[in-house]
Amino acid sequence: MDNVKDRVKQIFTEYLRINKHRKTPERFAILDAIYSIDGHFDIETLYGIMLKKENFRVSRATLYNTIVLLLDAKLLIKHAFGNTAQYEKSFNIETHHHLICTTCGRVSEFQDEELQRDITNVDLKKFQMSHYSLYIYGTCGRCAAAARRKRKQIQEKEKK
Amino acid sequence: MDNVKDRVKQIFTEYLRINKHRKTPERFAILDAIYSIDGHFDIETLYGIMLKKENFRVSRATLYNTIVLLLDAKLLIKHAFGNTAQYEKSFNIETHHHLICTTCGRVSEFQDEELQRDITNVDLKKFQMSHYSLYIYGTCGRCAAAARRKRKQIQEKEKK
DNA sequence: GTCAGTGCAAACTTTTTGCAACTAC
DNA sequence: GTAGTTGCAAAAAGTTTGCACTGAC
Repeated sequence: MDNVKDRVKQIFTEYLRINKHRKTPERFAILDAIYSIDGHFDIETLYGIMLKKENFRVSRATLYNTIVLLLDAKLLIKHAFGNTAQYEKSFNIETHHHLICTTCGRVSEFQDEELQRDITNVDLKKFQMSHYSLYIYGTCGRCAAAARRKRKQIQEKEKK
Repeated sequence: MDNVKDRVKQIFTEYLRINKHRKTPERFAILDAIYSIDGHFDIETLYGIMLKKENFRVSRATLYNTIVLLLDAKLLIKHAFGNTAQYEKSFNIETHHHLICTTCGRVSEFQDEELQRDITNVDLKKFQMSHYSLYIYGTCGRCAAAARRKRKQIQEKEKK
């Protein structure tokens, strides 16, 4: 499925042409790196991946610069859970929703086509939707189980 | 409708009691300030409001500390659009959804009970939802109109 | 009286910016 | 050749932390 990488490269090239930006090797290396990552990543992670996997050294400043372009080109989505901005490739990716555990902080994803349809079909009057993010906060199964165990322990202690 | 402020004060008092935290004047002043703000705010704005409106001087550190408690007590919701964390009172507030214009950055809100029902009824297996945030990105009516005007101008220039 | 909580300043983290060097065009 | 880009380092912005002092209990 590497034609995804080819497709996004095409789209980005076109975007750069139209907006009169230069086609620098840094930009394409960053795009390529991003499209080899599954799921979310922050700048620091991307920086590390570029170094290791792509064997391409770019400065953080260039990462930030390029990310602005990719966001604008709709090839990247920016999330904002936690303190650091999280990014995620967006081309050819199924829209998914996020579950964020407020206890352990873990973020997982789920898909629900019906929900997706409900959201994209909402009447927003003059507002033109380009994309959306749904974050559901709560307690994940693991943390709920841990909390139950803890409660049980306390109860048993009180019995003694 | 100032019984909202009284109610949240009660809830917070109870929360502090159960969790063995002290009932300091700072904490209640912050709670009061937050519940006089409509819509979103960040720490800096809250800091300013405390100074002016409530005439109560607290350090930023205390704001951050107290906000953790209020989040835990479910009296406050944390949002994350833009760079800075945004907060919003949550008690007795209708769940609403957010429209974020990617051109001008303005954030507006809308309600849709059916959509709200659709989201809260999704089957999340073992995950227990406490609340959710829906952010819809796109172009607001104003910016779309501005873009149309601009496009028209360019076209007319090309005719000459 | 004790210790949680506060204010302050320093530290830390993430992101932005200014500037000299570089290179795509 | 030149203007857009890059890398670096410094600065800015937002948040956290350490510590001495204060005040809720």
